[in-house]
Amino acid sequence: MNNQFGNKIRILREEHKMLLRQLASLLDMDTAQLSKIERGERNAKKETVLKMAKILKVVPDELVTLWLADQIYDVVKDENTALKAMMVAKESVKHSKKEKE
Amino acid sequence: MNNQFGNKIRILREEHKMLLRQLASLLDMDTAQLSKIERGERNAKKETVLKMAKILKVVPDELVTLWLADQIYDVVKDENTALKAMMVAKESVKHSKKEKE
DNA sequence: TTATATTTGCCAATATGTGACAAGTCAATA
DNA sequence: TATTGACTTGTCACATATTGGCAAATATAA
Repeated sequence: MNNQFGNKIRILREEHKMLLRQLASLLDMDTAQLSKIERGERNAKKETVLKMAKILKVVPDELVTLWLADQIYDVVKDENTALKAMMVAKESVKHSKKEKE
Repeated sequence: MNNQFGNKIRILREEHKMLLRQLASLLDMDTAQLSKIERGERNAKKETVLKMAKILKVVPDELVTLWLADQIYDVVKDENTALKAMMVAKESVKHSKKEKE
């Protein structure tokens, strides 16, 4: 499993009965690019993710989460210490959060 | 917190009473590069990580885990959905593992 | 077929990462 | 305070990766 972000975008786009070209136009991007993003062949910019959330009427965090998850998955996918590494990284995130408060 | 990998390498190197230049030589790399890797200014290649494990007599997984964790942290560090995204990615990893079996 | 939607392949432009080296700081000590 | 040795910093050319854009290929439907 992979490309949770692209899959979600495609589903949302279809729910809104939009064509690739229509969504692409609103996002001010090439239709082909968007096609690639939906199929996970290319990565969207964060800015694009936020625009998508607005257009497709979902809370930004929902999309950002999937978009980030895909990137994490990409980093660890071929590693057999993937789960351990994620636990270690999780602790780092928790600690850095504490420092901010 | 960050750069767990580099910190570990530095500690191991010092435990082995090696100079940067000595370890760098065994790794066949520039002393300055290694310095940057230890301080987290540059990323080591996986190949280098494995060589380090051999030289510093630790199991490769130990270093690979920290090295990966740093990379994950880099991806998520500025995102407030970091923890959620990691949970989502974790599920993907678990599922892809199952498929292999 | 024809029309429309999507995908694919390619390329030039841009951005990012890497290796190598020289010069810099810093600490110890003669 | 000069010298030495360890480490750090800055820079630059080069390689590698990513991106945007277009055109052609491939569906899909009428």
